[in-house]
Amino acid sequence: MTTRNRKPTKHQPRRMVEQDMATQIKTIARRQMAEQGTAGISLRAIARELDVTAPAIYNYYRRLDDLITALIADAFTALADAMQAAADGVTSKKSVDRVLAIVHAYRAWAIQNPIDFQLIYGNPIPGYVAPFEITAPLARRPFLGLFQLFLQAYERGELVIPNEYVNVPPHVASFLAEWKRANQMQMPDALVCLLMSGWARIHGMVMLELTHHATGLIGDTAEFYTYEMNAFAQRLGFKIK
Amino acid sequence: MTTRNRKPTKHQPRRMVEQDMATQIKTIARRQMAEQGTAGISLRAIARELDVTAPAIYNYYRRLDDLITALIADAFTALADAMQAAADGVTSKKSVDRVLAIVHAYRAWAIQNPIDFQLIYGNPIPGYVAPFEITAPLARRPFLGLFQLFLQAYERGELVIPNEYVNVPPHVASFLAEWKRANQMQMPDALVCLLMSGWARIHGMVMLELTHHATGLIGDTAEFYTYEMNAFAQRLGFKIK
DNA sequence: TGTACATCAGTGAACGCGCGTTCACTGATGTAC
DNA sequence: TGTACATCAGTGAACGCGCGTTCACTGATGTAC
Repeated sequence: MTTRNRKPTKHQPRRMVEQDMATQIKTIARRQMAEQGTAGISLRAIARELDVTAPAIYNYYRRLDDLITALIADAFTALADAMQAAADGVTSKKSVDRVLAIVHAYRAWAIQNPIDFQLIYGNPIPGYVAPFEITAPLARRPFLGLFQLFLQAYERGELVIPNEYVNVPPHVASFLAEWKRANQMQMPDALVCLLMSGWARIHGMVMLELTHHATGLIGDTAEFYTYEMNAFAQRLGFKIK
Repeated sequence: MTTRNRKPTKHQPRRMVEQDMATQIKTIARRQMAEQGTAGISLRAIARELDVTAPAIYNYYRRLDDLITALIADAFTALADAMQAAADGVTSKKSVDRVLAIVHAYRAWAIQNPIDFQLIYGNPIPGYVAPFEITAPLARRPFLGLFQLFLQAYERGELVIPNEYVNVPPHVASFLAEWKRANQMQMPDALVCLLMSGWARIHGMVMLELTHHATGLIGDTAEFYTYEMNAFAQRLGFKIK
């Protein structure tokens, strides 16, 4: 416990307070967005709830936009982590079990975190401009796992491309050709199309459920989602149960 | 042109000005939402642009919320009309042509009117509470046409329920049983499920396109949409071209 | 045709509110010797 | 251990702004006879 030994821990206690504070700010921001909508986020309201004056927030985020960016980054990361954890938690060797775990994790996360979901997939916040160099790579994360799963399942012969998807149209095909060249990857175009299609299907169901357009039509949205996902997986040639 | 004859036209010119004004207010509101987001709607900003003071707006809408409700009603109606018009414009006798016309009209309207689409299917506006007795029936309109088409095509044998959709799960089935009893309708449960599934598919694609999550994956979203819709129709047993 | 009256869209001031951001500052805490 | 100093989270006042809504009013227009 000499002076020298203390040096590396210089400011440590303060920094922990700072992290605490930065986290608290985000937590309160999230709660307030849940009440006021994503566009209702306000530094002053956050400060009020933290029992602190508004300028104090500037010690942790240089502008309101930086706070929003941090919230978006957290949301993409949390969604991706939830999906990955769901896949990793599957002990079965069959790809289909991992695929279904991932798509169910997507819905579950959206239902449990509707505001974060709106933040990343809903209306943009007026006046906020996303720094794409930061958000774009994060936006890709959630679906990388599913993409790899599709590839693996296809190679193993567990996934078969349905005949209605075989004829990939020309512009999409040439876009994918370019993309594959740039990323030095090989796979059937239709496989990427199936990923896009699958994403749209889960996204559409979740969106309609979150905006209360689904319940009136089919009643039990959770059960319907399972049914719909099973139908999708079955059509891809996966053997269910 | 006696005094008596003029009586029925009493105030007519004024009323026309009023209608003009109410329409102008909505038009400007829509344009401003396009620039500021749906949450950025503001009576004062609209008044400013109309070269009028803010209280003048109150002669046409009693509250800001009433204006928003009017915009939402217009949006649902316009979407439903666009879809119906697309179906009516098809001369072919085959149901599939009408189905494809409707689903393409959905996307086309959303792309051409992204703000109105956000207004009805995106994040709610902070503080605004929709009067459900007004909006709920309007929200159903867009898909009534497609529903009837599905029914008709099924009865004609043009639409066949794919085997992955045959086993409708229990809660959904009992919900639909109740719904059919209340509305005195008869149809296979799976047909309603296919409508829900189809809606989610087009909605998901359109949503991901509008939020710029689709282009990076498949390039040409319009072409992909056609491909995806054809795949869906084909899977329903419809003969394409 | 002329005159008194009614209508009512729009005004301008005011209400009380909230917002993001800047600035010079304070005062508790930790550091160095 | 004691003292002088540095750090820096948080303050409080101010800036200039915009908001929805109310109110008593004005003044152009149309109506009635």
